[in-house]
Amino acid sequence: MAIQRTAPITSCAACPAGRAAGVTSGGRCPFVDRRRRRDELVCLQGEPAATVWMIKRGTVVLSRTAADGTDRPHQLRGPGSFVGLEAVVQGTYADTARATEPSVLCGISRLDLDRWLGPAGSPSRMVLEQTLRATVDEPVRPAGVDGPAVQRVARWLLDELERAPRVQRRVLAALLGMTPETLSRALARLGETGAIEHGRQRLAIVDRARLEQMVA
Amino acid sequence: MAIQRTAPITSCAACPAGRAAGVTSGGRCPFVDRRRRRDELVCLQGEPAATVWMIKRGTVVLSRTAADGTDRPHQLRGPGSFVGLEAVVQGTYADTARATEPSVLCGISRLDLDRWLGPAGSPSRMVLEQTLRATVDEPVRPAGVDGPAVQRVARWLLDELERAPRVQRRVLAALLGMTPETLSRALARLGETGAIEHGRQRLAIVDRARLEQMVA
DNA sequence: CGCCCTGTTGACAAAGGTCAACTAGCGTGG
DNA sequence: CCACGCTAGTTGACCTTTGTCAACAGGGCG
Repeated sequence: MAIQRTAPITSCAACPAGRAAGVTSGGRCPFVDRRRRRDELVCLQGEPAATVWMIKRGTVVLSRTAADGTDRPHQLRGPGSFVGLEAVVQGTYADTARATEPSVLCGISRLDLDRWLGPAGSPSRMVLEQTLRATVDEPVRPAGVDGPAVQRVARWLLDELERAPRVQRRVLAALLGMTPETLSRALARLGETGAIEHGRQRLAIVDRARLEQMVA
Repeated sequence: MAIQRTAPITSCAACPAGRAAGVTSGGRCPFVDRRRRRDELVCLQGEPAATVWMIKRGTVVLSRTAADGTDRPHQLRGPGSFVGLEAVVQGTYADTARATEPSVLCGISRLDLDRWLGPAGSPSRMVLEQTLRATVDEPVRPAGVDGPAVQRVARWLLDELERAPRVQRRVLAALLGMTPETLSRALARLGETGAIEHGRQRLAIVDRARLEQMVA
């Protein structure tokens, strides 16, 4: 499952969008490739939602500005996920999205997507729209707050590190719903046990079994 | 927006599902009404996902069993939302769902839904399925942990109380990502300021303006 | 070479979790 | 109909965890 989520989509024939567009039987996919460098912007919260993307390769971090004006990362998206899909039900982007590593996204204009999705009142579109509406209305849920910081960090490392091996500490801390200081301390403890290696730049699992003990 | 979410769906002509099924032009909706009493089960995590529901009236609380075996409520769903939609992409229910008040749900069997949604490879279905897959994979995010307990409670009361006026304290506490004790203390403080009235049974906003001050 | 940014470490304070005792409300059974 | 006992909720005392503030350090870049 975790592997599935990480696996890049390398061809249109292997891409859900490509297949739905019928590229395997001579169709043409309405999505076009766009590349993003590390930390490059994909879309900006509040801007008119002109384009919707599907991630083919890489990872994108979604963030939303909180009440105090700060921008809080709250979710990571990988290959197969859409970015900006809320365009189907509302006019502006709900989140700011940024690539965490060199990424390939397939973009489609809102209007083209609208056309491509088929008639507005169809059952599958209705279900999609209701689902999107529900998630857009739902307040942002910062992070999985469950158990002490060390465990949360360990779990994230096990589940998600390969998706985003080079996230900034401040971003990771926000994703985990803690401060950079607390994250730093948690990493230090995990390092002491020999489960991971971490320099300022590096962050790697060296003893997966030991790390798994920490989450139990 | 908050009002929208609370408004019950009183007729098939006003129901997204009914409209998609074309009841306004003589069509027949494949969903059928089912009632649930307060606290009655809708579906059980891990069971084969035989039926999918759309909420027409009332509120449903979703919960998932945590690593330690306890069952943790994590989300509230209201009219227009689906329950058990993960059936489209996986065989078992991801969450346990329970009505928090007398509710009306429209149910459809998984197979009928599959048929009703139209051809499996269509664009809108693909987008729906990818969206569902992403949310199913995503770990549960307990609650909006943002600011001190009193503020979180105040915000919830303002935004959601009308959706679920009679939730149990333990459930509400879990939704807010805190213990029942902390919730109780927060309610006590809000009561002292005169913003709300709360007995063991009752929970009501008496001074909305004052409550809004508390979240700022 | 030095500056700047990001991350790390330390000391302290405060919020919230935990454990325990207590109470209100409700259903049950005599 | 009343007493009893159960469960959910409340309140208090204490303690752990995490956030906050501040000082410091490594690495990259001008």
